[in-house]
Amino acid sequence: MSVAADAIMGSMTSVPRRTTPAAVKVHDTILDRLGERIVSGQVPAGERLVAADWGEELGASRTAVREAVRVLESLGMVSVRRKSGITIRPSTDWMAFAPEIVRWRLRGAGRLVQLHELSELRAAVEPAAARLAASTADGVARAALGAAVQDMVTHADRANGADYLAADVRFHATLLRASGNSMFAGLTAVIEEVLVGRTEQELMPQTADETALRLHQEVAHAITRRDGEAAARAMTAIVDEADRAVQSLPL
Amino acid sequence: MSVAADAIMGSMTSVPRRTTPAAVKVHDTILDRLGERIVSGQVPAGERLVAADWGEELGASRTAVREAVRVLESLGMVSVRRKSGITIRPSTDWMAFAPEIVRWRLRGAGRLVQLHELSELRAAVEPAAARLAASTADGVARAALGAAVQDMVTHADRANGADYLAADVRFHATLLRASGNSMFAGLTAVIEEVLVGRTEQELMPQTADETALRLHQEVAHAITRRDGEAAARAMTAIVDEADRAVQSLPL
DNA sequence: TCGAAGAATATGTACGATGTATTGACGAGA
DNA sequence: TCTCGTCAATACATCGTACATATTCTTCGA
Repeated sequence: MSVAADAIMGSMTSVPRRTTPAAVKVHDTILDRLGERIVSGQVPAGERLVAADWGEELGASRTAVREAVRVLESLGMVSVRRKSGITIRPSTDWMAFAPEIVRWRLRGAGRLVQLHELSELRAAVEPAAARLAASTADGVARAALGAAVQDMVTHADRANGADYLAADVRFHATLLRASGNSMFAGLTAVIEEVLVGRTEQELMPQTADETALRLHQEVAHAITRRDGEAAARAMTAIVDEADRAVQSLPL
Repeated sequence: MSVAADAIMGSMTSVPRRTTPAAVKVHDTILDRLGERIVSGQVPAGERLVAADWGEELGASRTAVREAVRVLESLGMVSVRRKSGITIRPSTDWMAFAPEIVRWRLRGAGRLVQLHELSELRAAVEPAAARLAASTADGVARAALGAAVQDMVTHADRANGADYLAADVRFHATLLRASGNSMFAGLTAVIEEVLVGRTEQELMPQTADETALRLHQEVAHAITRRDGEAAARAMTAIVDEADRAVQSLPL
């Protein structure tokens, strides 16, 4: 790989060091490459590897590789032991709700399975969060919810665009936080991944679905009038509809 | 293996006491100290710190601090910018599901709040997992569920003991995995925390509640006969009862 | 007063050196 | 032949140093 070779050359010669891409940090790049590789199954569970190999292959220093491996370890994807090296752990041990892992799974062959599983998770969590939000949301949160819905309506003619997506993400993120439960709020990043992934998979129509918009408004209104059951019902309908879109995909 | 499960294995006679994993590695020690400090609020959100200070204070090199900070960053607890240093992010951005964060919260003053939030999460997730398991669980999983219930019955006279707790944990863990959804399965460790924590808080009676045992059996039976709705109903009753116990605690 | 150039600073990255736990080979003894 | 202890090799663990780079702060000039 020429990039790696270039990086190695650059580090050997003192003056012309390779200029790294501005916004991207090396350890983030390493982490991303390694994570994607493990999730995709290119490195099977139980495989034992040596950190130095990764560093050499990717043209990065031990420092960068170590930092990436440390994160992979905290994600439960690898275990590190002296002398033995780095062992890939079975996928059942992974922190499946970590945004990074979700993103990697959405990027690979298992993306439809991941989307479906995320839908099932949403179906369980989001109605419950809506029910809680109806009793705990303060004025600021209610206003934010309404504003997010309004933005969705505004950009309804480009439902597959970035503005609509941003409003949709803001709606669900606001609601999860408004539930007052930090566990639910912690799912924000994961929910965001599925919404972004859905748009990237081109599952969104050009024009927003009337029913979907109405349901979002219904959730916001129900929370405003503190009707938890109605909020949960409408949210259930939202995630059910989203799951149907995923289900319609060809496996 | 999770901390909770390990503790269960280690002690059969008394309530397992979760100890701080003897972090033999410096960066694990740093991570643990920093994480606990942030979660406890000793370093408030928005605070800007310098990595070198932490290193000097804890007597560790910059390398070790960097690795710990990298993990904290992946947990959403801090953001790192050049020159600006390390900024503590608001708790709403944290990955509340990370075992580390749950452990830190259970260790500090927010222990009871954390337990209550875990109950709310269970109420949302476990009935859904039971419904899924009814249609996807294979023979092995069904047998494991039945065996776990049987163990609970066997140790019903010591419902506040380690054996009953272990069977209870095994029941819920098996069910979550049997759902066939890796996101639900990934919540196993977190669910374990609340079960162990409930016993530690001495919320369990000496003799197991008749109703609770019957409900667990009902879940297992419903899953065996593929009755998803009945399984979800019974599981809802289980978590509702568990939540009442937590609610009774003084905040 | 304002803006641009430069200094200061904290993180980003690389690498060498040394410590150390773990492994696996090897050989002695039963 | 088998078992067990010893020892060398290995790969991570940690520290320290050096330099790059981005961001902020300061200073100075128009």
